[in-house]
Amino acid sequence: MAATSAAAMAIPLLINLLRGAYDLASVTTTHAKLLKLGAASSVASSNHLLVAYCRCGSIALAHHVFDGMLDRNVVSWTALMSGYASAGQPSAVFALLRTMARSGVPPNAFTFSTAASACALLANAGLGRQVHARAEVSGDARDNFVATALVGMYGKACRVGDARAVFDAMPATARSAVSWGSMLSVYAQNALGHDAIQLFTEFRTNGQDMAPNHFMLSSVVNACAGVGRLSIGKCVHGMILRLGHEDNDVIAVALLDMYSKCGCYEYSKMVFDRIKQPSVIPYTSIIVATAKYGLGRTALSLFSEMVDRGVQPISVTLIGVLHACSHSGLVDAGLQLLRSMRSKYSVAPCASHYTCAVDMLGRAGRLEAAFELANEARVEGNDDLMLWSSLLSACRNHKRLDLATMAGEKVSEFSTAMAWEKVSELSQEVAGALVVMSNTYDSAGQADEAAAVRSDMRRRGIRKVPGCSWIEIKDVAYTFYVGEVSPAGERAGEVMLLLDELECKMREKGYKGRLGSDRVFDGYEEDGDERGKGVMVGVHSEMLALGFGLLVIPKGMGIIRVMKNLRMCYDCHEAFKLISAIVEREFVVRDLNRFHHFRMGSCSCNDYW
DNA sequence: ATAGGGTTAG
Repeated sequence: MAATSAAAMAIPLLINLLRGAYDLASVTTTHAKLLKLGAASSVASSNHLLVAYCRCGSIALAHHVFDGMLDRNVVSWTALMSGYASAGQPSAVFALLRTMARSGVPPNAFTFSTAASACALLANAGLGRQVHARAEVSGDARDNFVATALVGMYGKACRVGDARAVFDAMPATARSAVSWGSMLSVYAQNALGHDAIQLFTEFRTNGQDMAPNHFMLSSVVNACAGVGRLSIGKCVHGMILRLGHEDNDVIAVALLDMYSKCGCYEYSKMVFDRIKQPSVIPYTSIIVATAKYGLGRTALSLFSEMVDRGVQPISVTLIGVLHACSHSGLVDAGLQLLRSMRSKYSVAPCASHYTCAVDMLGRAGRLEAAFELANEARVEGNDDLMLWSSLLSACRNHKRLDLATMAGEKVSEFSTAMAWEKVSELSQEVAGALVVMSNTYDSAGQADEAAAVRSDMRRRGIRKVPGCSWIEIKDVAYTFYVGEVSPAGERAGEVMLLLDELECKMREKGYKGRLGSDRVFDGYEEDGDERGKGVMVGVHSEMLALGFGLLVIPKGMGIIRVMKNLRMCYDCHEAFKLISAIVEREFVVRDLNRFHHFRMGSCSCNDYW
């Protein structure tokens, strides 16, 4: 009798121990004690055990407990599913869902949100839709957790519209900070930075005075980075400081990345230097930043500092270092790294590393070596395309029609099997390569061949996304397309006059390029005629954005920052250098993959890009 | 007792 009552008193204590257990040893010890007391088999204790095993990452033992249960309720099923989802085995979740349905235990909101997040892990919108439909039927879709999980699920499956529809269907009062954050990250992760920033503004006005949490803040910073909105980014940085989130490492990395993508390497470095024990991710991020600024030596010293501190590099880190070597002409250091990365850092070189190295040799004009390496790489599938198209660009820049033709043929093999009806990263890569091919023929004096490539592109409906450039003025982004001055509004006329005037002064300084009209088909921007009668025919978007910036940003306001969605064009690069000397101002251009800082007639890239 | 967000790449 006495023993039994002692046991009855011990059980709640043991359950409490399970609740706080994060290591396997204490869970198994407690499990043994419960068994001795004969108290391990009730649904409640079994569920506690199951959850505790999952928490310690021991999904096998959790499943063992589950198998031994005579009775299982919805908690047992859901807890095990959740265990599998966090163990990165989403498929097991669906197997359990099916057996659960057969066993007659109805799912609840917990089950649906777990199932939705498993679909998110798989990025499978088809399965996700089924889960969504069943939750609608049961009424659980109205649950805030379920709706939030569905938003995230559609987002991970790239169904941004569906995600927004779920978000919009939630009653405004039901939206938690997590719901807002989830929607925000859907935009940020799907490269819709402008929408993310817009939603953040909405949150601040309609969010019922909820304070943004660190998840939300890192997503907004990420969005600012993506679209280069420095002033908003700085403003969010201010909020981060006020709310005391500056020591959060994820936030720090987001800020670091934002400053680096907005043309402020020094700020990036300051944020990095405040991180106490930088892991591989901050190191990788700062190394990638140095690469964009052509600071190859700095990249190498950061890399060795990292290794000396015992931080193990990962694949992306090495891509960053190679990229830095490439942009700084540190060819031998880069090649050495490529050759030794497997043995020294246990990272096997993949297609991206080879592409970087081929690009590096190509830039340096070592085209034969680049070809050899490309052939040696033997990478497969679509990664191959990047390799050859980067080589093709290098051949064009070094005016090697013979080698360009060989690389061009490799690229063409892809273009035949391509689905052109939808714009993808891949189709853009091929389209870009064909444009380069056409121009290579042109500059080699083979106008007919060049025209053939272009008419072939037209016939097959292959087109590049239009190039555009934007500039942020007082928190508003103004986007320009080739030949269209209209975003400048009532100052359009002044922009045109200013550019004319600058062109005259540039001619006096020996500028041979073309600002507009009969410029060559450079492929980076389409002809302006189909976007309405461009008032400045052929003038590139970066030039229009610069002209507008020169007019509206007074000289004392410092650097003019222009963003472009594609690579900066060679003629514009020359022109920007001259203009920086003529007007005695500094410009930073953020291109598709790096920065150019123009000052006193020259560029930070030293024309090596 | 079971559930929902965030960072590095070309």
